[in-house]
Amino acid sequence: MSEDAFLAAYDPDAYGRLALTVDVVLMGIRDGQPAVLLLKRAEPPQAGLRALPGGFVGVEETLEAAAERVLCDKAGLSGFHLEQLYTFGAIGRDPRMRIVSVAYLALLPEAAFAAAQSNGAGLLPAVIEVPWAGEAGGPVAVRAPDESGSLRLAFDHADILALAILRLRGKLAYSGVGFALLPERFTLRQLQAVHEAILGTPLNKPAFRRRMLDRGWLEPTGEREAGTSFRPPELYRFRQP
Amino acid sequence: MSEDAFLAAYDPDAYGRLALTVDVVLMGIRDGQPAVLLLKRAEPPQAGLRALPGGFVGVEETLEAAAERVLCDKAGLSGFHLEQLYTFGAIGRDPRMRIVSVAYLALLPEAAFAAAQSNGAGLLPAVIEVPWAGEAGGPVAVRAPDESGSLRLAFDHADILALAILRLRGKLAYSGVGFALLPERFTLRQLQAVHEAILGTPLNKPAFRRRMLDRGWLEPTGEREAGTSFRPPELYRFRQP
DNA sequence: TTGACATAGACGCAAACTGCATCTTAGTTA
DNA sequence: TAACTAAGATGCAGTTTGCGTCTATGTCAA
Repeated sequence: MSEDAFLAAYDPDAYGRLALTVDVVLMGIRDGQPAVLLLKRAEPPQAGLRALPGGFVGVEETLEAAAERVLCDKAGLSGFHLEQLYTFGAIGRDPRMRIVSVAYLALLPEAAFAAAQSNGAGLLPAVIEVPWAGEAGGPVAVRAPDESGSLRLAFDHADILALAILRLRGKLAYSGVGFALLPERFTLRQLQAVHEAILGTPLNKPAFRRRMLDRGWLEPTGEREAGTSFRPPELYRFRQP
Repeated sequence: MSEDAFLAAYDPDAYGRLALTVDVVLMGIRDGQPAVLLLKRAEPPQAGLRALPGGFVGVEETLEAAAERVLCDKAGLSGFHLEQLYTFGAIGRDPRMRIVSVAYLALLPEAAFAAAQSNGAGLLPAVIEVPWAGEAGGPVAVRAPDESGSLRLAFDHADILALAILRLRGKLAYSGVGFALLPERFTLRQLQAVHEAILGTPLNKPAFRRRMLDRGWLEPTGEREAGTSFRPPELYRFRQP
């Protein structure tokens, strides 16, 4: 049957139902490591496990709008970097019903990441530990700050997190995505710390400075960071190229 | 309302309905340019316009399986490179109803690209003309081979095509994706032609040879291409690293 | 049989990029 | 005012890349 013939005769009730949701990875940097905000599941299935905040996609709502709504409802935030990651549609990924989920990645500067924890929706920070180098890929571990054991994630949310790291690492070199994790004005050292956290590897300072300054994305503000007990670093601004 | 409470009380009939489809970009190289296989829409809406082949996602079917099904039903092919591109969910993208579509990219070697045209499902080849350099992005034009005017694409399928080109260009340098457009055994010149077609720019021959050979992906077969009227080039095989 | 021809494939060099050790600068603090 | 600390600059060597050119190896026609 052609797609058109199918659609003309489309009777939703004649078919099993399929639900569409968005899951949002709320990512930030904490203690020099990538971190994510998770909810502790209160009810079965997978009660007690950590899960990404998510929500159903409304019939009159775009995917992006649904992700923004989750960001707003669960974290009390809006206006931050939000990009689509991937769509997960394995059959048994949610035991309750067939749920296809579009994963989004939100990038939060440190202040927003901290603010989201106190906005009352119960978001808890967890550090992402990436056991592989470069863009090799594979499972990632998640643990609560100041605890040793790793947390278990509900459903296929560990896969979503791994993909978020993979995507970030890949885009870091050629896109301005790293700036989304920094406040409006920042020092080169802060920028380097963000890159090191995402890549999971230390970087060479002079080479990093040179690369960033040569790229033309950085606009010196003329101001310097206050409150240091040493030579105060220049503050830069991200200038969309 | 929490996600769980929502789900517990979930009554599909109480909400408007939302359909999930896959659309597949069947891409190949034709005359040194990226090309795609399209269907000519027979019925309204957008009758006469070209559209990507697609289909509804079954309730007991993964997204990947749905894309493979489309590849098989519409092109009579299977076993080729297939990757998820992006999920399109704008409100008015299909005038009939709310349809969210997961776009997939299939890469076909020249022989498979040609075979798909004669498999009876009415797929017509069209050349993709990319008016922007690098990964700038923007709309792309599509025209039938040996015709001058450009074809109009149905729905948001032009956006999907543009994204396919963008994704391919981005992945070409660091992944083995280019080999999916070549037969099992190929010459370095053929490989270079594929890269040039995707990138839309000529490449330097010695530099390209060096890069490819140094990467360790190429295994010499010891055989040489027959039927040339000049020095026969060595045939290589792609060796997954 | 042999020389023209066309493309494969190798070589050499210069420019650009990257990593790295080290040096200088500009603040605070004792 | 001298010690201290991190910012920021400099110089150099190893690597990668672009590119012109040279050699190799097949076919084909005289």
